[in-house]
Amino acid sequence: MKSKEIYEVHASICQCLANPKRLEIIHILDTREMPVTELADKMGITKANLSQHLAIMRDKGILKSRREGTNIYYSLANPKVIQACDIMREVLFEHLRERERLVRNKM
Amino acid sequence: MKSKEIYEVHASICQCLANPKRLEIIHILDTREMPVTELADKMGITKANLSQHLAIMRDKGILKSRREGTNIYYSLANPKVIQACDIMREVLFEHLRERERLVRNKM
DNA sequence: GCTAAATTATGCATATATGCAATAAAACTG
DNA sequence: CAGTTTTATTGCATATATGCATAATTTAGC
Repeated sequence: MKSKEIYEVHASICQCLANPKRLEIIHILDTREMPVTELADKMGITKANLSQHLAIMRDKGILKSRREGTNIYYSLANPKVIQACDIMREVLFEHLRERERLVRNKM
Repeated sequence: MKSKEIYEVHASICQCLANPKRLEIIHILDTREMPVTELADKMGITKANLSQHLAIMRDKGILKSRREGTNIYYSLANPKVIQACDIMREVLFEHLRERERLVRNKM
C-alpha cells in the first residue's frame, strides 16, 4: 500500500470524525450502546439523518451494530477512537487557552 | 461554552486533518521544520495550494511559523497531534485487517 | 526598485450535509 | 398468517462547503 493511499484512507477516517453530530454520537455511545430511536431522541435529530451518520461510521469501522428484538443497538467498535478524540480535544483546548492569553495581553 | 459548540470546534479541528495532503504535511514536519518552498517541492504541489493548507492548519493551532531571512519555516505547534494521528492510524489498520479477515473467510 | 518567497483572490468542479418522502424489514396482534 | 405497527434505511433534491488552478498582491531582503 503506497503512502499516498494511506494518507487518503487516513483522511477518510478523519473526515468521519469531522462532523459535530458524529462526534456527539461517539461521545454518547462511549457511555453505553444504544438503539437508533433512543439516540435520535437524545440528539434531537431525525432517524433518517442519524441513520446516515451511523452508516458512515459503521463503514469506517468506528461503530458496530447488533440486533436485539425490534431494536438495532449501536456501539463503539474500537475504544481507541475515544483516545484519539480526547487527545484532539486537548490540542483544541490548549490552542483556545493560548489564543485567549494572546487576546488578554493585547497581542 | 456549550457542548454543541465544543463539538463544532472539535469537528473543525478534525476537518483540518481530513485531507491527505495536510496529513502528509504533518508527517513531513514531524521530522523537522521546513520552509514553504522546500515543502512544496517535496510534496509536488504548487506554493499557492500549499499556502492555503498551511493557513488552515496554522489557524487551527496545528502548525506554527517563524521567519528566518527570506524563508518562513513551518513546524508542528503541538506534538500531541502526532499522537492522535498515530492512534487513528492504528484504528484504521485494525479495521483494514478485520475487513480482510472477513473477506478471506468468505463472509 | 528589483527579486524571491509567501499569501490572497477568484472561479469552478466536485463533495458533503440534511430534510422529506418512500421503502424495507422485523415483530406484534388479532 | 395477513394485516398493522415499529424500527431502520434509502433515494432524491438542494444548499453549502471544499480543493485546487491561475492570476494578482503582499512582504521582506538585498
